[in-house]
Amino acid sequence: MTNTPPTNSVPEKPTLSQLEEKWGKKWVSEKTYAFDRTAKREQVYAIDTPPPTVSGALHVGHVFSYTHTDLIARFQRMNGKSVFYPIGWDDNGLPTERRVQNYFSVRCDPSLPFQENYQPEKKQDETQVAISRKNFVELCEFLTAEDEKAFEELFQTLGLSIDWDYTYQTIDKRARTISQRAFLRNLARGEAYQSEAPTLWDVTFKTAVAQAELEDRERPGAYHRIRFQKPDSTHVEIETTRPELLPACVALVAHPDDERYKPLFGTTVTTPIFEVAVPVVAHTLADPEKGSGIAMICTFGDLTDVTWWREFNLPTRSIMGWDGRLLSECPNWIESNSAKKLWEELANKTAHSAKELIATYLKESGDLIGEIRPITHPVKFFEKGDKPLEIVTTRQWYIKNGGRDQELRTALLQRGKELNWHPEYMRVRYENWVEGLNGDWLISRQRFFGVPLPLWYRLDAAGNPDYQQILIPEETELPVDPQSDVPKGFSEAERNQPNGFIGDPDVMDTWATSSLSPQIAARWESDNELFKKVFPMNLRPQSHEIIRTWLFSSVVRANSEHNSLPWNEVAISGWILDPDRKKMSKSKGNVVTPMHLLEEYGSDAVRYWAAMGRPGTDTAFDTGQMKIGRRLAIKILNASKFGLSLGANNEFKKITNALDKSMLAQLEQVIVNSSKAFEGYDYTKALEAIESFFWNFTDDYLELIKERIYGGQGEDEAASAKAALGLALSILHRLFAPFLPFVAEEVWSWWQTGSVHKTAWPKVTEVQPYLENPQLLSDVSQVLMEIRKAKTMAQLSMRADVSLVRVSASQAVAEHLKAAEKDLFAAGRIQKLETNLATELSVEVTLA
RNA sequence: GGGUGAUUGGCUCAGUGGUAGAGCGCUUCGUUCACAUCGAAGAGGUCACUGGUUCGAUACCAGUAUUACCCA
Repeated sequence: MTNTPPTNSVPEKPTLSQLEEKWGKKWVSEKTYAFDRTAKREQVYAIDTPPPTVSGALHVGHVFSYTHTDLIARFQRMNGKSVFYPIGWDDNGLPTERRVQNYFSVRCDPSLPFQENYQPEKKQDETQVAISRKNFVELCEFLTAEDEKAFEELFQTLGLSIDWDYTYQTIDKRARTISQRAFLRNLARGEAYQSEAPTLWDVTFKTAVAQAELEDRERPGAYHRIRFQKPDSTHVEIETTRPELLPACVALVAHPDDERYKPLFGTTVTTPIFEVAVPVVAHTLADPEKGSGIAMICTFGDLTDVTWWREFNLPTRSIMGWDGRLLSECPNWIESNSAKKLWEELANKTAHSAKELIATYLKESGDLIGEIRPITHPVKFFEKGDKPLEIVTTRQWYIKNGGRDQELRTALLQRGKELNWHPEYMRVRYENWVEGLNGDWLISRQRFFGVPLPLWYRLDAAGNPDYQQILIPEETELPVDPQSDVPKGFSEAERNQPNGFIGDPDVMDTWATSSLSPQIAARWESDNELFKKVFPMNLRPQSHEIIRTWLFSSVVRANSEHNSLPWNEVAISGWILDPDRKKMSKSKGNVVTPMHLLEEYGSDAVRYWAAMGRPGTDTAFDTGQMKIGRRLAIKILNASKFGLSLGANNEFKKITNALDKSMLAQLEQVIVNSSKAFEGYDYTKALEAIESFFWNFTDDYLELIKERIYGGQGEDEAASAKAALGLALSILHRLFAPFLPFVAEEVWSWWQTGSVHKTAWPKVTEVQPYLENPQLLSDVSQVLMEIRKAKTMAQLSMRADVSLVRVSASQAVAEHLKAAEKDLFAAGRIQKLETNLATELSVEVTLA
C-alpha cells in the first residue's frame, strides 16, 4: 500500500459493465481460487458442491443456491482457509437418457450391435431409431458435454469461486471407478446383496424403483364389493379398488379382534369366477374400519400385501408382466375351464382394461355387490413416471441402509445427530426418513446410461445364469463394463455360451454414484494425499427435497466405508418461488433462465438478490431485489471513487478526530456482527449489517467530512479524515467482497495490489486503536436529519442556509454535538447552534 | 392421518419480554462541485385469532384458523 493513493487509476466514469468479463477471466487465468494442497489439514475448508444435473435446464434456482455456497467459500478463504471448492457434473442417469431420446429421436436396444461412426440424423419425426447401448451412451456423452459448457459459462459469469482444476463428471472414469470400488467393498463386507423379491416397478421405464424415488399422488379409484364363497356356500364380502388382481388373490385377511370374521380364520374360501381356494388369515395390519373390514391379499397389490405374503409364507401368484400387462398365458393355479376361457380375453390387457373386464364378469355372475363406489386415494408413483407402480418379483441388488437392521438404523440416526444442520430444524426431515425406512436400498436399475454393476455370472451347462456364482473384477481393473469387458479366466467367445458367463446388464442407481461425491471430488484411493487433506469435508450445501436421497445415501456410504460422516456441516437452501409463490419447476413452465438476468442486472446484483434469501427459506423470484443490488454496486463504485479522490490513505496514526473514530467504532461493530453471522452460516444477516452501515456511511459520514477533508479545519483535521476514510474503504471493500466480488475487485484494484479475494477478512484489531463512542456519529446524524427535514418541509434545496439550530438534548448528546460541531455546521450550512439540557432530544431549525 | 416451518405496513421480509423496524412501491421536494444507474423527506401496521404465564406479550406457553413443505 502506498501513502499517496493512486487516484489516477480511478476511472473518470466508473461503470459496472464488462466487470464480469474483465475479472472473471483474470480469476481463471491467475488461478485466484486454486486450492492450496500444501495447507495443513486444519487450515482446509472443503465443500461438497452439488453436481448439477446437466441435462436439466439452466435454472435461476442454480444461481440462487450456488451463490449461497460461494458466499461461505469466499468468507472462509478470506479467513485464511485453503478452500477446496470443486464442482462436478451429474450427467449419469435417466434425465440424460430421456433428453438424448428426445433430442436425437433414438432409443436404446441393447441387443443391437455397435455401429462405428454412427451419426444421428436430425430430429424430424416421432419414430425413434433403435441403436446399440454403446452408441446410445456415446450420444449421452456428446450431449452432456454440450450442456456442461453452458453450466460452466453460467457459473463463471456468476463469479463462483470454484477451483476448475478439480472438476469431475459422475460418469467419468474416476467416478465410475470409485462407484464400482465402493460397491465391491460393500459386497465384500456383506453390505451389498442380491435378492429375488417383490420390487416396486415402473412399467413405462421397465425398471425397478427405490423407496426414495417414490411419491404418492391422489388418483381417482373405486371400491368394488366382491363376494367370496364360504365352505357352507354362504358368502363373505370384501372391498377392493383393484378387482383386476382377483386372479392374483392368495388369501383374505381381517383384524384378529374383529368379531365378524373370527369364525372364518383358518377356513378356506373360494374366489369368484376364477374359483381358486384361498385361506382366511388374521393380522393386526388389517383395518376393521376400511371397507367391509376384510380384504384380499394379492401378489402384489401394495406393500402391505408383500408384508402379509412374507409373514404367512403365502404362494406367489403373479399375473402382472414387466410391461404392466396381464400375462399372456393363463396361470397354472387357475383350473376351472370357464376361468381359462376368460383368460383368453384378459391376456395382455393393461391393468386398466383388465379392471373393467373383470368388473363386468363379476356383475354378470352376481358376485359384484351393489354399486361401484368412486373414491380418491393416494397411489404410488415413480417420481419421474406417469403410470402407477406395479409390484413384480425380480432379482435386484441392494445396499443395507438400516431399513431392515435396527442396529444400523440407530447408527445412522446417530450420524444425523453428529451433523450440524443449518437451519437446525432440517434435521427432523432426516430423522423422519430414517425412522420410516421399510427396506434396504435398491441400487440396480434396468437402464443403459449409468455406472454398470461390475459383475458377471457363470452360465450353467444349459446356458442359464447361476446368480450365486458371481465373478468380480480386481479393484485395479476398474472401471469395467461387463457388457464389453471379460472376467478373468474367460474369453469373449465364452460370453452367453453354456458354461461361460454373462455380464450383469444393469446399471447402478444414480444416487449410488452421487452418494460418493465427496470421495469422487477428493479422489479416494487415487490421490491419498489429497484425500487425507479434504475428507471428511466441512460442508455439504444442498436443497431440502433431496435430504432423503443424496444426503442420506452419502451418510450411508461414508458410514460403511470410512466409519465417519462425509462432512460436518450441512447448509440447506430454500427454493425459488415465482412471484405467485408457486415453486418454480420445469413442469409448471414458470422457470426463469438465468443468463439474461446476469446480463441485464449484472452478476453482483443477482448475487445480492440470492444473498438476501436466508438459509433454508424459500424465496420469491424478485427482480426488484436485483435492482437494489445493482444500485448498491454502483454506489460502491461512486463512493470509492469519491473517497479516493478526497485523498483516502493509510496513515492511520493521524486518525484523531472524534467523529472519525466514532465512525470506525460503528464499523467495529459491523465487523463483529457480520463475522459472527457468517460463522453461523447466516450470510444474509452479515450482508444486512454491512449494507446498512454503508448507506449511513455515504449519506451522513461522507457529507459531514466533506468540508474538513478539503482543508476547512486545518491540515491535521483533514489528515484524520483522509486516514479514517482510507481505513473504512479498505474494510468495506473486503466486507463486500464475498457478496459483490466483481465490484469489490474493481474498486480494490484502483488503489491496492493483488486480489481482494485473497486478502484477509477485516479484523477488529484494525480499528481498535482508533475508537470513540459509536453513538457520537449517530447523534450528529440525528441532528443532521432534522435539519434536512426542515429544508425538505420548506421545499428548499439541501444547500439552503440555516441561521439557527436550537437543540435540546442530554449532556452526553450535547457533548457529542460539540465534538463534531464544525463538521455539522458545514454539512448543514448552519450559522449558529444553541444547545440546552433536556431529557429528550428535540431540534428546532430556523432557516435563513 | 403424523411431522416441520410460516402468518408483522400495498409488496418482500427483519426483529426484541418494556413507545413497531428495513427495503421496495406510493406521495412531496431537491441536481454546478462522487452518484438522476441519484439524493432528501413524508404518509402507511389492533404484529392471523382465542386463551394462559407476566407488573407488562408482537415475542414465551396452549389451542384455533390459514398456508407451504416433508412423511404415510
